[in-house]
Amino acid sequence: MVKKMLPASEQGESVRREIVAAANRLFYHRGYNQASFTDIAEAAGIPRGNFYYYFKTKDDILGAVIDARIEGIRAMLAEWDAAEPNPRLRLKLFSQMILSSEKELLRYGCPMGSLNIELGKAQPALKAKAKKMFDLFIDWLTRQFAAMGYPQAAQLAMELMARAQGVAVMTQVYGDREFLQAQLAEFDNWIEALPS
Amino acid sequence: MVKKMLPASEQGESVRREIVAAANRLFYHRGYNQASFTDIAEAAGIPRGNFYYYFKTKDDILGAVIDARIEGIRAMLAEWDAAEPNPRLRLKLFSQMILSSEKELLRYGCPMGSLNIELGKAQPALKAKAKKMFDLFIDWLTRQFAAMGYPQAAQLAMELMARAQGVAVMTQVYGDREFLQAQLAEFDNWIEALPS
DNA sequence: TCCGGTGTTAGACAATCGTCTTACTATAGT
DNA sequence: ACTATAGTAAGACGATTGTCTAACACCGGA
Repeated sequence: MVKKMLPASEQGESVRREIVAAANRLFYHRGYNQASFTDIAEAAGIPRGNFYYYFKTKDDILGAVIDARIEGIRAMLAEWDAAEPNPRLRLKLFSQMILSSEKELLRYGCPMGSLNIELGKAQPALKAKAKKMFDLFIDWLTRQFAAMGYPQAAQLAMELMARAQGVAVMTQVYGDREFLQAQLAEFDNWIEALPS
Repeated sequence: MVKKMLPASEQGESVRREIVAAANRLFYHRGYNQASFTDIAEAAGIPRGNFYYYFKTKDDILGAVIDARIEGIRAMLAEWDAAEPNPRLRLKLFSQMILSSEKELLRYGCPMGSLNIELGKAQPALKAKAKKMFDLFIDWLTRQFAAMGYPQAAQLAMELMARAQGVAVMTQVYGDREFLQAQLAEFDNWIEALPS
């Protein structure tokens, strides 16, 4: 038997993170309601019975997954802010991010959009949490447009996100990577042509 | 006891139509996988056991639902074609249709888009059927743009549908009817400003 | 009037769902 | 070495899932 190296609390945290990571993948790939406790346990490599120690309900797991996603988005946006001071070029980082997740986008759609649509149908409490992922992007985009001097920055942000979501939907529906690439290229052109 | 007025075959067809109608509503409002046989039976007002006589599996019901939706779309597009010869004004009928379903759009998103996203995640066979709803619109939009003399009509149709889907997603995510109305107004302006 | 097919109905069926209890092991602090 | 605690593991629980069977009612045609 190999001794466990971590202190008890850290060990528990690492298992917890594995559960969240596995659930995150499965909620994205199958949808929240179609990913079962058993699926997550198998993917995380822990027995089903061990779940209840970390999460009381499936909703709690989703809460933790959304928190993790929010933290990831926050970190990514902060990284963009740190790496690029020019708001116009920051918007290009946004479109590059979409392109870099092309493969998963084709199969599973946008992880934020698809989750919100699913939860919005009949689970309003959970959807309210999921919406916060969008808020982060909308706020960030608004800040970039505001920095470029646009008075209607918030509206522009909504329009841009709508465009991205629409491209994501059509990309998944038609499994068309060329459409995705063409739309993102056009999007980059639009950014460069933005006045001011 | 009141005698049944319909010949046997017609009576069966009417029950079948009720099942499909109830399933159609529920698949839209709750999602395909979250709408159970029991739910549909209750909504249709028939006992659960009666299902098997009309449909062998749940997938069969979805197939019938999609067929019904396709038929509805086909009829609507034919109606538009008959009512309005000008392709530019036909596109306005498209945007009016979206606006007229505002209330359901806010709660449940686009019935085509949300279904395709759900099925695309892990039910490829069913998604292939659901995609055909999109094909109808894409083909129709392509014909309108072609009639207006655009050489890239198919590409324009995809872009327009992407825009509509994006607006639908953001409208549901933020429950924002004003955003929907503003986007559709802007869309109408865009149609009028289209060259040629 | 009986018959055969069309349609109805209740409920059984195994499988799976999310939840929860219980007993167990390992470890850290004293 | 003993104990409290953190974490592991197996499996029971009732509810619900989609599927299916078998007995039933009805009705038009012979």
